[in-house]
Amino acid sequence: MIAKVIVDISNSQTDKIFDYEIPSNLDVRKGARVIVPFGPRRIEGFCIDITDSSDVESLKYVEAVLDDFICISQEMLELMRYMKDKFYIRYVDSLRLFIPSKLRGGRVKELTRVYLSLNTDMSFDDIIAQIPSRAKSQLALVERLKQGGEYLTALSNEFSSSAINALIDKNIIVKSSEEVGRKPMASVKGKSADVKLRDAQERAVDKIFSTQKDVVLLHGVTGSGKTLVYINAIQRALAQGKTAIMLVPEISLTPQMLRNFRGYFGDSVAMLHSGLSDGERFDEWRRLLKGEAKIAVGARSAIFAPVKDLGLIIIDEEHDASYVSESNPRYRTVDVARFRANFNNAKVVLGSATPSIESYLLAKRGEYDLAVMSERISDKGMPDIEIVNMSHELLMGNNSMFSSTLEEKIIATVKKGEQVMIFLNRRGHSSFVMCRKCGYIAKCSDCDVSLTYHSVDNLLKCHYCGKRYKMLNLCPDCGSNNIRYGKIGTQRVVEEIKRLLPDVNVLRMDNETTTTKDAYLEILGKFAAKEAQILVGTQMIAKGHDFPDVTLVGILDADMSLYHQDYRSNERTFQLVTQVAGRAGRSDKGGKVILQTYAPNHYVYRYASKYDYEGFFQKENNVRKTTNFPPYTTIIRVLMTSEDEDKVIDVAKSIYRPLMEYAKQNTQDFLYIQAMKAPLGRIQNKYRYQIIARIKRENESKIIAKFYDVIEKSQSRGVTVFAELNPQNMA
DNA sequence: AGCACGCCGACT
DNA sequence: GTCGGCGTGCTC
Repeated sequence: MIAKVIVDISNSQTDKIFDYEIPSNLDVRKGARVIVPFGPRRIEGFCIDITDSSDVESLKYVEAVLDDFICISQEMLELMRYMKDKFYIRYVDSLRLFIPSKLRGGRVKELTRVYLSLNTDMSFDDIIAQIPSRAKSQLALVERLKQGGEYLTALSNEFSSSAINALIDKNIIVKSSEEVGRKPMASVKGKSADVKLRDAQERAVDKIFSTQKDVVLLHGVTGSGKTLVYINAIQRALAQGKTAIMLVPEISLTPQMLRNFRGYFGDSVAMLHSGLSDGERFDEWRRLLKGEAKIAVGARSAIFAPVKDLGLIIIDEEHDASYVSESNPRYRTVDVARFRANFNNAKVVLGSATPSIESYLLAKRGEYDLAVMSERISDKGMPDIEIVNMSHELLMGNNSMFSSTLEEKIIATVKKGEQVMIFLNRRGHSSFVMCRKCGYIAKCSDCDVSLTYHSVDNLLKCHYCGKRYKMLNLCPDCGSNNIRYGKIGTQRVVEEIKRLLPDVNVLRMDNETTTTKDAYLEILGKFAAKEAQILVGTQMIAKGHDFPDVTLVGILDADMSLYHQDYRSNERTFQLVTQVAGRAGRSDKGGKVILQTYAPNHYVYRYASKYDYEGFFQKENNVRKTTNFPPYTTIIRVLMTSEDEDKVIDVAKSIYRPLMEYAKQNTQDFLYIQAMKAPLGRIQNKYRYQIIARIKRENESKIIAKFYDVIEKSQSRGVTVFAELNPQNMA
């Protein structure tokens, strides 16, 4: 028999199927990991199929089978092929996503727990007789085990190893080992309240199980009780003998959230989060594979959980950017989820208070089913959002980063003993250029996106088409010379607050203060414990838990994301404002949100301040349609990087030329194609060039295939090339 | 990814 | 004359 093997080397040249003869003494099965001779060395590989013939003449033999279980199921083998076609991912890279890293690079030793019990072949009197009279400790141990066997770990606290070993040597105590899973946070016990659903929640769950579509978009406003819907739906799936996967953005995998799930589902939950050690991750994976755990909870990669009989996949906060993998194997979680759902005849639930434009459009078009929960569980409405026009503040002579309203409110809130969150929007590295008097923002005449100021050459540049403009000295609209292009950091905000309220404790949270996950939790913990009254942070603080004492939220510089050079800026800003606003007034004290902007009339703020998602969607959807941006078109970006600038340019040319030729022959499909230096032209000593195309959707798969084909052919040493669709970040 | 094969500069 | 530089190519 012949084994079809994918070798565990991630390289486009080796990513093909190699044939090996299976020796008669080896039980090689489909989906097993194997050791095969490869050139002059031996390496690990995955047997993805077994056939009885091969086109290759002199075959080598499979040398060994690695594990005593099948680690890649038929479903995952098919998913691997799907991912190759859909995302142009190498076979190995998919397979690596499917298994815990601990498996690779050798056999895994599983954690075993040693169990000690008395030898039942001996009578208790015989045992006593064998114990020397002065061995008090051995006697006590024997008496103890008479009540029943115990784990070595428990006994070793009370008894010395010499006593234990002496009895084992005399064959009085027998040792057995049992394989255990290290259960992360096993000690936490959550509440297991009865799940009582309100009507809207009940309807949502019913829709999930009655829909004919494979995806249900659950649009539930903040506080409408989506979590309870998820839990109830999972319970129903389990009751049908199925399993479930629940995905959350990495940042919301907090201990509280995990505890919550453990409370409802106990040991049938396997947690897959980034805080796990390799060993723990492997154990959780193994529990899912064996069917000991039936629910996988985790961030993006948990979509590959090795569960069988999948009944339900929940993607919470579906609009979150973390569901699109931005590096190495690039894949879209929803696509993988739908593949798995279709394979298992399961359902996908996409939950969000602010769905992405793309998802909501699909729901409107009937591709997804839609479930809506528009009421909050508590009777309190959403906190009031007050928009403050910062241009007015400037006219009034207020030059600080806080409007007078916000300043007053901060002081008053602190006085009342309540808490404040100050949200600072700082995304990306570059800064836009605006007039502080009238709010004018410099935009590209061709692309309708804001321009970025480059101090090196004192120019304004468009990151979509590369067009350059002279730096502005006067505002073209109102003639003011009050042009601003700076950016402020959390540090400066904290200083400003210290000046205002010298005695108040302020916590700060941004990329610099949270280099580790622990630091992130520590800061939130301190704030929850009221060790500080004010928390200043970037988008990190937008998500997360309830702080019941927060009654004021200030949003500084909301515009920074609104005018970021990205077609998704409006959508992101709307999501952000809604999310941040949700931090205020979680208790009956109510809450207030102050949103500072230089563009108070922008539709994003108009709709966001009224919590009008539907209105925002209609407007934004129209904008996308008329300006030909996704989801009405697809943006393809090819990024090429190298330490050698001449080499990148050569590669860029060799890719751009045939694509340009192709675009000329298919002008009806192309809205745009251009090669240019990347916005961040050099990072970590590597030069970056890019090709950007905007194409119509009708023939996109054909065009995308063409792109990948050209890229594949122009592989060159020392230059990395990759393509992205609708990139989240254009830098 | 490795590791071999293969064609040009400074050394026992 | 050769030891070794790493450029290209193959691995069932």
